[in-house]
Amino acid sequence: MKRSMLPLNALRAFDAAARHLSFKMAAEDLSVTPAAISQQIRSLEEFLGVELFRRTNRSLVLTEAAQLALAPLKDGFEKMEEAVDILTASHSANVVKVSVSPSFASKWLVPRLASYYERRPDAIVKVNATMALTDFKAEDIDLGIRYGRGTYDGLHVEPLMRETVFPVCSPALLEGDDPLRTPEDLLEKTLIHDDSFSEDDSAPSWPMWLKAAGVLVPEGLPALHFNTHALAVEAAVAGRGVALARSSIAEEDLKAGRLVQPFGEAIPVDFAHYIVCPEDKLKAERIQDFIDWLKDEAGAY
Amino acid sequence: MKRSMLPLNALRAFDAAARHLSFKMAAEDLSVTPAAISQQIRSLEEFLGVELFRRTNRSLVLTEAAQLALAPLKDGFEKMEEAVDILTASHSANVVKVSVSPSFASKWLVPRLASYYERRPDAIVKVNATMALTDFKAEDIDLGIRYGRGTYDGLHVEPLMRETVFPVCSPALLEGDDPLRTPEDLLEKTLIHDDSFSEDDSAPSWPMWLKAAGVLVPEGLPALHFNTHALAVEAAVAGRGVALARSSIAEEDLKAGRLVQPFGEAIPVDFAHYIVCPEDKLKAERIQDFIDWLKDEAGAY
DNA sequence: GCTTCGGATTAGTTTTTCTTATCCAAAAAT
DNA sequence: ATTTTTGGATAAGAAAAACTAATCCGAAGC
Repeated sequence: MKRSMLPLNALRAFDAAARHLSFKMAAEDLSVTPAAISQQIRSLEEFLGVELFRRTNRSLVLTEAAQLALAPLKDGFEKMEEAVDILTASHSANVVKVSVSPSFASKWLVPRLASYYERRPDAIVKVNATMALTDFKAEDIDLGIRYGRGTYDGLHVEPLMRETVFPVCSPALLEGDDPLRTPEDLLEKTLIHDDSFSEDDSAPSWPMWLKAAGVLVPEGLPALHFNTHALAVEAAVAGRGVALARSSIAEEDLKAGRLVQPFGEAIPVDFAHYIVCPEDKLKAERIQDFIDWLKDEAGAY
Repeated sequence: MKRSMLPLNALRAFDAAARHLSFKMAAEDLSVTPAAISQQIRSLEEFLGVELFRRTNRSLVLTEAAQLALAPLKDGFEKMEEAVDILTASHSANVVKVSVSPSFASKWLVPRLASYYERRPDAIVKVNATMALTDFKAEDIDLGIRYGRGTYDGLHVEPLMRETVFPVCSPALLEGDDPLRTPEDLLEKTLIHDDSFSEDDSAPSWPMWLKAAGVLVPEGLPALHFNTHALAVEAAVAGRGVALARSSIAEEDLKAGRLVQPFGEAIPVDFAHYIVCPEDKLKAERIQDFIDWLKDEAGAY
């Protein structure tokens, strides 16, 4: 069959299924669902007019034809990997692809990148700003910086920095007829919530902070909700209410006087920033160097 | 790069473009538009972070990295072709994939296939019923049977059978207050048109037939239109009017008495049935044998 | 006998790939 | 020197492919 007609994606599914003798494991390998593999194999069998697997309920057996085809197919994929590795080899020595949350990207990482480029002028840092965790098997990402509890299975994890969370607001809220002076005064203000981790009870939040401060909270307080931390902090800068801010996100606004910390109560939180990457990425000097720089920056912070 | 992340379709575009040093020719090779190739290459360059071609207005030059990657990539595709050929080898010896119009499929070819299976019990004939011509570069089709003028560039073409077209109608239209007896009587009936070839003035049609019969046609005759020949003939069986039928399509209804030929005028037409296939398909014994059988059936017809 | 597991399938969603239309600049033709 | 032709670039929208979610099934495991 001419290469223009080769069903390449289905052949990749077949290759994975044949290697694992399992659609479930092939799916994990290729970062798709078992249904996707099943459908690809079925479609390939129909297209080629040949059975590739015999299904015995929960397991698979390769047919004879499939067994014969496996060796050249594997060789084919290996040659393609080699070709792509050749293409990228001259380039990737200087590229670091890092995944961080949008808030952390704009408020902490990107403002500091100039310092990394001074340290390594030929470097290229590609920042992937996303709120999703990285699936390193499916995404072309070198490392991630994640705010959480640090429980990332199967990956190299090291703490980058811990930080506190505390109320911040516009200086305007400290004045006027209803000034914000004590934690109890918060009940008269609009609380600005960051819902990034609303599904995780151990994530820092207003209810948690208020409880730690010993403030009894009645029902139905005025509230604003945002899906990123930076947006919540922006709303505070705009005088919309009081946000519970992380220092890394709020630092520039605090320094500039756009935000103030009305009272000093910072609560201890379980969450911290972690560097996350596949173990084998650490072998690359450029990754190791970037991590070293991150730690330097976090230490100086 | 691991094989789960290889952009396989883009690599195929790259392979073709590199072989031809032309997006236009690569597009023809892969049966897509040049825009598709251009977009795939651009996307691949961005994804890999490496330039593959230098564009000098109307021509392409491979970059050094691309030149180095070409040999393993070509090997990769060759291995995959080999694998797929192994998969299909044991099967395709008995399979013939034939593309015909839906009308011809249902009225002529499929009713006769039993005779082919008697001749060759292990055969598998896959009938692709479509009104479109076959693009043999893009479609997995062995041969086509097409009604037309036989002008199919770059392909092996041989006539299968010529046939006439003539009016047919339900026997009921020959009776009653307004019996159909002469060509002039057609003007009192509903003409049933097959619009399959309405864009081709040389295709057989009612205007052509009436002109040959010397019947002057006024404006605004009652008419029915269908997009396949078989549907037009079905409407005639239902007594909806008079169709201009091809013998291959109408033969069974005529034999069964569901249709009659009110008058014998059959006009000569430029169109005929042709067998069409790529030259190299003729090397396959199973294709040659199928063609031989088709000719036998058409000769006996 | 009940629970768990992995494959099968359908329907709907998302992503990828493609086509169409238009633009551009240089080569080719006049 | 001017006009025409050509092949690549790009954007918008359409079509096709690939995927996910949900559900079902039957056999293995408990």
